Amino acid sequence: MNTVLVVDDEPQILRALQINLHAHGYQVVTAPNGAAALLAAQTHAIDVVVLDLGLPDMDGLDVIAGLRGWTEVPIIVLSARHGSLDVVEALDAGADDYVTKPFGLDELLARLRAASRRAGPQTAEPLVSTAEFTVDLANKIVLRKGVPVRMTPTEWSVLELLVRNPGRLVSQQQLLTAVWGPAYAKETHYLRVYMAQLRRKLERDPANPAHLLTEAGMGYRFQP
Amino acid sequence: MNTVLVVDDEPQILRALQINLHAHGYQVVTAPNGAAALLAAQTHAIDVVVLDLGLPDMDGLDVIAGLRGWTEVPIIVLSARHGSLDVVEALDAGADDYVTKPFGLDELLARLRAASRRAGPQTAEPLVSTAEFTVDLANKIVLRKGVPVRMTPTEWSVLELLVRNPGRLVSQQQLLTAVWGPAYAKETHYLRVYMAQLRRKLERDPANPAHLLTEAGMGYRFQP
DNA sequence: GCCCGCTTTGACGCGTTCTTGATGCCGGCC
DNA sequence: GGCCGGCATCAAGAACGCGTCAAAGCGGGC
Repeated sequence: MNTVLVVDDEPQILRALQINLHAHGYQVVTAPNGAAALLAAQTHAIDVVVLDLGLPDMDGLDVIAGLRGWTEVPIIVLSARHGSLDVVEALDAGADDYVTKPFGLDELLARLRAASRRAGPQTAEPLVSTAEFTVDLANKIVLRKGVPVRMTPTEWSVLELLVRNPGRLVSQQQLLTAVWGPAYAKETHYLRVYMAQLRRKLERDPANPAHLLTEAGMGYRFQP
Repeated sequence: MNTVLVVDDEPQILRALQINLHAHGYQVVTAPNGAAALLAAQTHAIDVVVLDLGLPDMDGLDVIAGLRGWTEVPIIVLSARHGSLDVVEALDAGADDYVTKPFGLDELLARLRAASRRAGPQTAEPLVSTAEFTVDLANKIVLRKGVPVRMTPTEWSVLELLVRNPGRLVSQQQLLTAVWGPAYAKETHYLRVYMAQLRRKLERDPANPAHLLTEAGMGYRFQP
């Protein structure tokens, strides 16, 4: 139920943590370097990351940044360095906690519990449904009446942003900057084309949308 | 903007933290013991708690429990005790982080940032109501007796500015410059047209407005 | 090198929204 | 009482935003 990604370059520590964490009820995924960590985070459903900063292939801060680019999974940093600067840098890069070696296993377990307790309740339902279609945010799948609907990358980006803000008005600028970048903030025409596309694929009556609504002059709204 | 409750029984530390945190942009509320801390947490809008475990009147763990009974505000524990057991107990009692003395101010600030970053996105959404209608500022929705009312962009801009200043007089210039731009600061006619429009949409008796009031020669006022 | 799917761009019709002018009302002031 | 400034209301043309269709770039896979 609770999956931990452990990133450390020393095989013994990796093994020790794997055994101990598993003994305490965690599923453990391991990675010996930064690249493997970033890959593992995308291919597994990770609940919390334990990250050693001293990796051979890349700076630990870059690993944090790489994760924070797309996920808010809790990150607990392990480090042999006690300096205040190291702590500050790691936390500001997006880490949630910083533990200096040597540390007691009890303490790490407690910090793991604290981290997953915070993240636990937020378990945002990665599945949004309407009477007509269902969007699986985690797996990037859209079903219409149970039938999968293919989405192009751009279509998906637009749809995702709308669906992640159910009932809320999403301004045109928000959509354009999020999907195409700040330079396209005024290319509202793009939105019309893609909203039409999404409606054709998802709405029962594309000309009279029930869920992908236009707020003239303001933006668009997803109505669950 | 960000209010910190600092709990410590040593006046010097309290003072030092107050000064330093305030210098870094935090509002600081202090409490010298556990009872005062629990009281302060209820009477102030606290965003994060910094709690020394060594209090004269009650066990720090009980303070944590007392807070966790009704709030999920982040708690950062300060302690002179390095023992693993202390860390485990505090975290399992509901603390979010555990820092051992002596600690660098930089580190505390970084942990404060990390804590409020996690809690930050929960932005309570503002919702303004009158007997006649309700304005949902976050979602840009206006309800009149539960029925959504469509607003044009300009109508919404005017309404938003008024509603964000409930009971306060908003001058014509303020409205004009905010909605149409500084060049239109004297086009008071625009205001009359749009106030009439808003009243027609929102007031029970548009000719005798109860909430969107005119202050002749000065501006307009939203009365909740 | 070619094909195919995706993205970008253009053109058009339509409905809505903004702007502007005209008119009448009210209260204060001379 | 008459004048005047500020306000409310109504109406109409202009400007804008939206949806739609279609065709032209663009890039990756084969």
